[in-house]
Amino acid sequence: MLEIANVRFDADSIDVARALIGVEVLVDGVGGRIVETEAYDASDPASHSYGGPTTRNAALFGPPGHAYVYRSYGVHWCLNFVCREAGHGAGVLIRAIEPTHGLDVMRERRRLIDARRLCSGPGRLSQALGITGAHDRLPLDSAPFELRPSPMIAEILISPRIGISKAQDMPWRFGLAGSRFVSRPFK
DNA sequence: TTTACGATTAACT
DNA sequence: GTTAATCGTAAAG
Repeated sequence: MLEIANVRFDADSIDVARALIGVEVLVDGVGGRIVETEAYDASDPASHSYGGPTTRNAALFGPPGHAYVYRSYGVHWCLNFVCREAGHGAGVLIRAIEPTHGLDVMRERRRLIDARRLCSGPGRLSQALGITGAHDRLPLDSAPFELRPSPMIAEILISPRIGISKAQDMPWRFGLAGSRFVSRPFK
């Protein structure tokens, strides 16, 4: 059994995406509580892993409980957690966190004061935590990563995913109810 | 080698 | 609320 911070990473990406809401993620001690995720799977046309392994998405086909970091729009780094079993190609995109640790470091990296917009979006979050391609394929249960169990029973909201052109109707986006730190409001 | 395309963001009105 | 800029990938030539 592969379990980190009370989350089983050998489960389906949808289950992992739900379970991650409320979990605290830190990178070199900087980070916060996960408030928004999206599930992706190899059978999903919107997923990077759809169509099999390539150089870019290799991490998605590696062991679960590891990071998959990719460049989006050629500009932004985005952080995913690999799940299910090695070789499957399932993952969870971390879309937003509520900053709790290292606010000053994040503000300096982002050149931004407003905590609400500091990590509300996959690209913003990665910039605030200092995530780069160097974090691709790193295990989530050892430095610089640290995952801490959710301190509460999270109330979960569900909606279709954002910013994709395929499989748009699949309700595979999950968020923490009432959080002001999500990238876009839930209906 | 060339080209089309985004799992977005920032800067607008 | 809207729109334009952005450039690493991967697939095609």
